[in-house]
Amino acid sequence: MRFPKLYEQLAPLGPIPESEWERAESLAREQAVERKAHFLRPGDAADRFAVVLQGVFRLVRVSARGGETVKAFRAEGELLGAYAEMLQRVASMTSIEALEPARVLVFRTQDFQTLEEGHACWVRVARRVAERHFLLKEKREQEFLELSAEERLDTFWAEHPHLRGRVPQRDVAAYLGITEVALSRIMSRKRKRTE
Amino acid sequence: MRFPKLYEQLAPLGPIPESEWERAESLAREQAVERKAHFLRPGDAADRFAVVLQGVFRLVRVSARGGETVKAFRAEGELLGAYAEMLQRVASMTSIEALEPARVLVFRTQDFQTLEEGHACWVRVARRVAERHFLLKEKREQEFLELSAEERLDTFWAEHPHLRGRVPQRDVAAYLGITEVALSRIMSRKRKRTE
DNA sequence: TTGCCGCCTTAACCTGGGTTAACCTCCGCC
DNA sequence: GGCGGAGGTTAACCCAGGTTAAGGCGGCAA
Repeated sequence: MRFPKLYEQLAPLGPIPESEWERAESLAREQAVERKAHFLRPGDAADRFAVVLQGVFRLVRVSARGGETVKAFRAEGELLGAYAEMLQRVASMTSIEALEPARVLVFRTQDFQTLEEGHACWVRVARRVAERHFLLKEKREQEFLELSAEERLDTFWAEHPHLRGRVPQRDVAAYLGITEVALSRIMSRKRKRTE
Repeated sequence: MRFPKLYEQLAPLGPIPESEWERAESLAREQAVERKAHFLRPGDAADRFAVVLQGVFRLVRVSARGGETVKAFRAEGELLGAYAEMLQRVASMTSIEALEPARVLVFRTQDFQTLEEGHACWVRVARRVAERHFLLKEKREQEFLELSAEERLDTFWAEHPHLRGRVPQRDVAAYLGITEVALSRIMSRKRKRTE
């Protein structure tokens, strides 16, 4: 087991025989990503994904009208990639940027497809990945529908305590769907209330 | 082919042999749902799903604090079910209610699992379903992050023209994440602007 | 040291949407 | 025919968050 982070991420998704782990590891390539460098930028082919070994990334969707929205943050052990674009086989509309010096374990989607053809366990993994992505998004939809910005902020920190101090506030704000000014205001409101 | 709606929904997800269609149809049960009656209510086991043959449904998430949010509408040919709860094998937190007299084609998830064990084509279908659900939610997330309520309204009608006149305004408002009052205001604003 | 830059905060002002409540209209039912 | 309820509209008022603009502050480079 050369990459515990990989194991940690994929093992809960179903049993994978030892020999398949080895095949997978042989296809992976370790890569360093400097702070502020991109794993993927808009326009790139969405033909690879990765597991984060070290560091934090932000996934930014760049819209046609120039707006930027933060879709997610990804830290150690999590999957990194423009998943929607991969599924649709279109160029990436997502920018994936390291917020810290980072290391990732890269797979080409093409290689993963080979894995799938070789053993059914990878098909199950792919399905579980799809299902988990769905569950995450549904949760987020629910939050937008029924929580205020302040409640979304609380939820965010409750669920991502490991991001404390590692992501700039402006990005948290963009993730919550508000401006950095509004976030600052909310925080000072909270401060006042609890003193 | 007894159920064209079923075919229409599943065929694009991958090739399915004739014999498997027959097995699937033999497991399905047609069911009528009256207007305002429920296909599923919160607390029910999420152990079945359906394809809509006729009518429109609304999927409402009932939260712990009593709030109601509209997650989606489903019309002819679309899949009906508490998908997130099915995946997690928990009781439904979703209420699925017919807005018109309706007919659906019901499957028990357990039976579908049998199909999956019998032929790999159903595994592919299940995966594509997961992926499509994800894409839909990601789209919606994007809309909340970067569009105003008015823009979300325009998008909604552009993408669901077949729901015109079939869903009450208050439900459209709840789907957009605003109140019916705000929706009414937005509409009169638009009216004024274009006259 | 100075000056600049990146990140955050604060304040002033504006706007969109929430809340409440009154009212309208259609429709079905007695 | 009258009544009541469901669904929609409008108005008044309030507040959260957007926008703009002016600092504050720590770090880094010249």
